[in-house]
Amino acid sequence: MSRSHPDEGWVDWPVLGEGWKRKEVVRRSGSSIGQKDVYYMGSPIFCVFCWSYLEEIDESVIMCSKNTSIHIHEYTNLTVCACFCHPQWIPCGQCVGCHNTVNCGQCVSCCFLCLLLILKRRSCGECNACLCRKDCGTCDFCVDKPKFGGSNKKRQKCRLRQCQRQAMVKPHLFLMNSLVVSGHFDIVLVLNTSLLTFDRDTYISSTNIWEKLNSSHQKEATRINSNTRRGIPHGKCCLSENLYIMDTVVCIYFLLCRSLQITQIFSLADNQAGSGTDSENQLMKLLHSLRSSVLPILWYAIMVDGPQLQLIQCSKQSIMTDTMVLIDPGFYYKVTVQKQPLLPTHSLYDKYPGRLTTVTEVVNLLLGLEKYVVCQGLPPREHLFHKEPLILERASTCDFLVKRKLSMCTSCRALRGF
DNA sequence: GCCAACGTTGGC
DNA sequence: GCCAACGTTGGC
Repeated sequence: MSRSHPDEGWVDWPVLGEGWKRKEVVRRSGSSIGQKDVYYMGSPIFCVFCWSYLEEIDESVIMCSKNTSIHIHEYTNLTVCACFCHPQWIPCGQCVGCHNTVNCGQCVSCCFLCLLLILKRRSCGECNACLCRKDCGTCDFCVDKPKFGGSNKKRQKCRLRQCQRQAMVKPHLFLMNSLVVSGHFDIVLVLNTSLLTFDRDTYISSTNIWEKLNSSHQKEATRINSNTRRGIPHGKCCLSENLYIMDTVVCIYFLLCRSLQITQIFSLADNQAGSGTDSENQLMKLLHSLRSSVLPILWYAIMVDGPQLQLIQCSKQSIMTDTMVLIDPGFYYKVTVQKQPLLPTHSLYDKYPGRLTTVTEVVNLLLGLEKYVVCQGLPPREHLFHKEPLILERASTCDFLVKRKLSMCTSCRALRGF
């Protein structure tokens, strides 16, 4: 990760809260050289994902990677950010969504809050115990109650009325540190890098999650629990351990769609079935099919203005993280890398149909994409002691995507003199 | 690690 | 303001 001088270029950014500052930095190294990063600096923020304070991270600078910027927006304002709907997932701090102060109850951030409530709740509201309204008057908790002549020391719910499915399990907080994703599975919980899978009909509770954990999972959950017990921040958890925050948001969508029958999160107001042309409706059908299908891991379909169907790789860990597939209403598609379209002559296009009309065709293309890596381009020139950002140079006919065993396309290679 | 005890808080 | 009971913690 490149850094500029820590004291330079900061501007006040009150949208994140009083005292917050923001600056933009162009990357000067790595394969994504020339890309712009946004950094924020401000007061400690409590992060519900990590159940700890984000502070003193990276020399007091909280990097606005796709991950932490979501933290910032979620838990300083607890409001909806339309940037969640943006294919790049990077809050700009300027758009309508970033300035919104009202929860819509439908977007990803709202649904995440809803999910937290679901995971935290102590009663399912459906079992016999939850439906029972009368205290037994004989259990130890009832006997403790003043109305039964007790001393009110225990202060607990009648044992017969305690939820059978959501009964208290010690490691509550670890749920906050677990992240819900969906990929090849119906429902997946991620505890750090370990996956726990559930059928879509499984009632998710702290009990059955706990039962699925192996001993090391349980140990880790207990450790997190222990660290958070008195609100002690556990260091750089956000950046070093929970690498799946970004993925979480996507997965919550799946989980909520399946459990709460929320069918749309992204704003599709201008593209509702019936309001557009037939071709737009067909594209919408493909979108719905893709969303109800199993896509290669953490590829996700969204609809944006145009109308245009976009497939994005949501995992920052993926080498395809800057790659998008764009499908127009005629089902013709193009692939872009770091917003640059592949040349129409790219060999990738020879291997797949010119139009992507079915889920199978889309999935095949995505699987095919994962066999490529991004061309490294030309090596940066020496810019030591030079303040201007380095811009990655490529051949004008750069392939952008090359086979994994190559690091550079033939055009860039030729330009380099190999 | 378990649990009695109790401070706290949301709902009425 | 009252009450039910949640969530935390100190003691064992």
